[in-house]
Amino acid sequence: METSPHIYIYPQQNPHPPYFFHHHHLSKEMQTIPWTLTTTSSHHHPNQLEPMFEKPLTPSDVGKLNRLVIPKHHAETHFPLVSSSSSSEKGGLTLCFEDESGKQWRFRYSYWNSSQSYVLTKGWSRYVKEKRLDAGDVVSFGRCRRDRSRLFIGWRRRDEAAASAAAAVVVGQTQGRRQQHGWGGDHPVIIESAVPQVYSKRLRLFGVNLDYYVTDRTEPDPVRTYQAYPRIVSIP
Amino acid sequence: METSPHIYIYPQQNPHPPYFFHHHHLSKEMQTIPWTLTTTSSHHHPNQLEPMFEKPLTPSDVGKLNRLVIPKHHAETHFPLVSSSSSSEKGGLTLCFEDESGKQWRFRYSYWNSSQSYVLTKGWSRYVKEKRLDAGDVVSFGRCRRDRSRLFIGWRRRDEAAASAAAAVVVGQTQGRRQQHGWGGDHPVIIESAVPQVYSKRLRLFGVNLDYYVTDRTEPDPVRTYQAYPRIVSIP
DNA sequence: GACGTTACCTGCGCG
DNA sequence: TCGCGCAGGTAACGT
Repeated sequence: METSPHIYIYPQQNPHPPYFFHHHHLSKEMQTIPWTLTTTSSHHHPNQLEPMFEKPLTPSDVGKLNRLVIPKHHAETHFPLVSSSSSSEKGGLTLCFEDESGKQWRFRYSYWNSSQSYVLTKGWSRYVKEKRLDAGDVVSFGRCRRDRSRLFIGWRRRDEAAASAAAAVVVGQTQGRRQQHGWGGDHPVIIESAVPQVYSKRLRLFGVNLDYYVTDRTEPDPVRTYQAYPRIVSIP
Repeated sequence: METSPHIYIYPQQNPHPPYFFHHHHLSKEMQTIPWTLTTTSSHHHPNQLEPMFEKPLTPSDVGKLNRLVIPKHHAETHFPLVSSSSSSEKGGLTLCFEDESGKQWRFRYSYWNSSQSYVLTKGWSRYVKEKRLDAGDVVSFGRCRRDRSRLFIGWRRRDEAAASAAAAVVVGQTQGRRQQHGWGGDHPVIIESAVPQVYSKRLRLFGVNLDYYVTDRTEPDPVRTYQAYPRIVSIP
């Protein structure tokens, strides 16, 4: 019986954000706990991070407009703006996020009637500048499951988006499973038949060197799965 | 003993605003009284104008922003905004100024928390338009010493600013005083050894023709001093 | 809509 | 060098 671990790649139309798992972009505290991106698992680590959404930045998002447009459905799902009973209240509020270093970022969040869009304004340009974000780079948002008032923001470089599109990497055992190839199916694609250890820090994938973190998932069974969140280290 | 009047030029780092003394921009009533720019004299004509400050206009001050930024230290010195007991009150109020024709100008005056600056807003653009003010032109503010609720606003053209920098001209008598030359000392610089009469309307200074007004000052003694507020008439 | 008014926001220069 | 002031913006809304 085959017991060596294999790596499966699940093709995803909307891959989960890998951002939060880049060790360079995670606070030390957050790096020490088991993370998961899944929102369907019924077994959560109390400090699990719940990813909310990510957005590839447009030129405007990183330009002189000093604002980030938040896609409406994400905004309304994750950052509801209560229209205050006070008429002077315009519904704008300040959201506070933690970044990979634990630094707090306060952004003004409001709805622009003129453009029918939700935006982060005040504070946003400082974030863009500090992280050296450029068009095509991706920002991700998440929150702590236990204390849902704790919000997180992360980012990754444009070039890393390719790795992101590679989707979740599932490390499991192949016993009895038929190996799948190709990107269209429901089943994982085995892209490498042997991985030295589950918590390997580096992976060569599609000719690209990746750093990644793996996190324990208790489902689905019978395949013990992990998710890896790759980050491009170098392109040979 | 030499008794003919001499003109002294006091070099000044911050020359007093000459604006209010341009007959073209002063009301007839104001032209008939002796003006002085000094705020230290103990003998004031009851209708004396106390100059407050002047500001060279920026492109923004005369542009589409429809506001004049008042330099903070001037604003806080001359136009204190009482922070109302009501928290919703932002301290905005309406200031009313008289111009050179006696016309009343009402400007909204308020503090912008966001930019930490004091501004004249509503009404300002009308003033800019009527006076045809452009970037570099200078506006001046003053108040009546006797009735300090009377505020005045004046202006002069950009090109007239050079004469302003010539500083105060002091007309006196040289008896017994050693003549000083150069700009660095505490003593006045005699720039012309004879002036036909104290109330001369024109002065040629540094190759520049100036119109000027002189005002009676009772101090300091023993030199009877005057202050002249020159305005460039032509540059040969 | 166009425009004016108010109320925000930020880069940058300067002391 | 770093905080502050302000020049130069934008957003929202009333008219």
